[in-house]
Amino acid sequence: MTANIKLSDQQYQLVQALWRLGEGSAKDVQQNLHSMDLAHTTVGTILSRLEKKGVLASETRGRERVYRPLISESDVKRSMVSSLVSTLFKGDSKALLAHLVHEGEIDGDELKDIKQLIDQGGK
Amino acid sequence: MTANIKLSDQQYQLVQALWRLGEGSAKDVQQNLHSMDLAHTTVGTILSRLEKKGVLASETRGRERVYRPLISESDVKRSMVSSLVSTLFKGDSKALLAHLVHEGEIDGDELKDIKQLIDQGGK
DNA sequence: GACCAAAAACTACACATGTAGTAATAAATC
DNA sequence: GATTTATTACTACATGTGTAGTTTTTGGTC
Repeated sequence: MTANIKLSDQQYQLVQALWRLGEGSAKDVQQNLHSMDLAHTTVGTILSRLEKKGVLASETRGRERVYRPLISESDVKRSMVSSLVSTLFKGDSKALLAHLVHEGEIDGDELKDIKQLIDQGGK
Repeated sequence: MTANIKLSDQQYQLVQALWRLGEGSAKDVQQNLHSMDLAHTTVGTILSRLEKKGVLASETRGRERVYRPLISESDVKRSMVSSLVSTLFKGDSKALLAHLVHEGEIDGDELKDIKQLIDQGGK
């Protein structure tokens, strides 16, 4: 199974840009950040740290270094959600679901929709 | 609304002990930690940092300092879940639910159970 | 009141992260 | 080939966290 990856908010944004792009240089990533304004050097720093952590790989191409994610977005999501569930809900996903419902984040109709999707074997 | 609280795993464990206890000294907290083995001085350090952060309050009683949580467990859960949802799912809770379903964490029957609870207006 | 033991306060240090400036490098252009 | 410029690599510094030792305080005991 995939190791337990945990990314900070910022880190996630950057890697997400790479998921969108497939691959890209620091410049590419920086320009692909919607609501975040970081110096390009900052982006470079974060990228190289993520590489050291094994989240990204890179390759020098011309005068730029092109980064590419080594893990998929769904792996990271799975890993981060599961880690939260384990901390907050003793590992019980249903408890998280119940929480969403109690907090009014999800209502009955929405649940029905989702349930329908499952029943239909819909992906 | 409650500020955006985010606790690390360890921090959460310690505060959780205080939620269980209502209030308690570093010693109490340390003894109330199930699967964690920290020096009592470490527990003290974390507790006093959490106080500085506004998560706990304390009061000197006799020769000990008694801590008490300033925020409720459900506030922290709400805040941390919502922050994860916002990072991973663009703020869309249903997307988290869908994720749980896709990952096989939740199956149709469980969804039905939950839905029933809602329909019954059950809390 | 002197001494002992328990607890907290203070200090310490390593590592991760947020953030970015400065130095080095290498490609493009004249 | 010298100069400009884009891009990265290196360095830096503040803050948060994990972790705990050392020092100080203070309540209990003889």
